[in-house]
Amino acid sequence: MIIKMEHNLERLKTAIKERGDRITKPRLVVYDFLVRNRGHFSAQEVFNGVRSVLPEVTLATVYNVLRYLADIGLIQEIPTHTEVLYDGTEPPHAHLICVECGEVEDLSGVSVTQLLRATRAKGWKPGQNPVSVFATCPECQKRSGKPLL
Amino acid sequence: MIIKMEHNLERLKTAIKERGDRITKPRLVVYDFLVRNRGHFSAQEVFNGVRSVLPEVTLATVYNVLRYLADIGLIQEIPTHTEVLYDGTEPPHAHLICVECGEVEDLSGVSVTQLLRATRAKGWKPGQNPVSVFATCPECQKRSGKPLL
DNA sequence: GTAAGTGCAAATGTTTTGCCAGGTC
DNA sequence: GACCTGGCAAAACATTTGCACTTAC
Repeated sequence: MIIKMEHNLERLKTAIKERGDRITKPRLVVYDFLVRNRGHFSAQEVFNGVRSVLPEVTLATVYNVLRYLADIGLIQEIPTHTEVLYDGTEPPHAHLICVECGEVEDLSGVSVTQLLRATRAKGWKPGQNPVSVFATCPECQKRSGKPLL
Repeated sequence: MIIKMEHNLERLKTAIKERGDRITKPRLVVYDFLVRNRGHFSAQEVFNGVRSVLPEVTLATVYNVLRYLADIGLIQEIPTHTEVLYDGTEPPHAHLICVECGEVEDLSGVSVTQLLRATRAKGWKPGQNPVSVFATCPECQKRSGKPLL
């Protein structure tokens, strides 16, 4: 299987080389998946999406690669109540996370710079899209308190 | 062991009765622990703190009670990368969460109303302290990339 | 060639669930 | 007395780890 080389992947390759690490298929494929399918995915979902391209990859490797990509700042980790989601989109924005069903939506158009400034003022170093708002989504409100299943 | 009845507990009792639920020792003790020790605790920490007061309580019950208290809106759940923390403090504020060590700090003095307004405008219903900023804390920056242990 | 990184399976740790007994109303 | 909850043990689930093998450099 030939992996398409696009500018996104070049960005990843550059970052990997800068650190003196190795360019591997799982790293390329996982990153490509996240950048191409703009959205928020669990490790399992990334695994499913990536298996069609690279069948021998394992879930553990996907976890390793996701953490690696987050460490070097190319993707964003979004903890929810039940699992951690991963986001490969670029511009800084807040995430809306449903506390009941775990649905994640982007909250663009609201400035988070004030929060980030205060964060930095306290000596903390924010990641890429570090702001999350935990709330109940419209669908779950309709179900008004009834459990998911 | 006699449980001290303070105004905080009255608030909980009222909320429980309003829903037609039952006032039980675990509910009182867990809530009291969170309100008295202002801070962010894991279920395990709440369990440890509560066992001295109510030794027969189990971890599973603590989990059930914590979820119950979060459901009725008296405490706030804070998902981190490794576990969910619980916060019983009152005024609305953002949480600073370290993506490396999991440390949680309050970020007061920054308005989150803009974010909350946008959240509500999209039809989402925010909880008590729903805003989290994921960043690296000063201590972990000092360790500069070295893993925790 | 050499060490980083993968693949695999098994372990870990948090959170949930089922079921019976006990406590609340 | 009825039934909601707690207690207990076991399950379920996401995530991590150890080790041998592969592969990028």
